[in-house]
Amino acid sequence: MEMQSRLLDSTLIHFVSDINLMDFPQKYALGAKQQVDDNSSSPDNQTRLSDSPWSRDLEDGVSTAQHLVMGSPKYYSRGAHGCTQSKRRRIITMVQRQAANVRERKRMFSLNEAFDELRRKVPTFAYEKRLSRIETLRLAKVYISFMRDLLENT
DNA sequence: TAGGCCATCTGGTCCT
DNA sequence: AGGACCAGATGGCCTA
Repeated sequence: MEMQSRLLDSTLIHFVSDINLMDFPQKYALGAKQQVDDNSSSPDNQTRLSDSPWSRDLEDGVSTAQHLVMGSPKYYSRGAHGCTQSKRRRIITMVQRQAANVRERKRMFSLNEAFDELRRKVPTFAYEKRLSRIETLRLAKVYISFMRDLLENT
């Protein structure tokens, strides 16, 4: 049992090293700086993620929108220039547009939370900065293949 | 300064 | 009708 976990540990280290060389060239292999861990309070990450971006809009954005909608401005869904009407034209108010923006920010926020969760699951090895989203996906893919191979060969 | 990454806005489409 | 999801556009920040 302990033997197995030790084996797994060392294999993982090799795995991460391999990934390091394969997918993340010298850019991340420098190792001089401390890794920006997802759990740590990376200013970059934290400010971005915990800023509750939508609350801002709920507070001032919508109120501005409400202000703007007093004049009954309408958004036409096609061609911002609003001249030609397509059959599926959807008319929305400023308030609705603002609300949609807030929902979209919430959606992207939860997407980023999921990415952060995934970052914590895949092994990283002294990268100097946090994995980008595309790097996270690629690493996760390789990691899953690696683990599957490991299971099949034991 | 160019390129990568990301947040945000926006309109289109699909689904309930 | 309205929300969820998606993709394109845009602008800001950071790094080599």
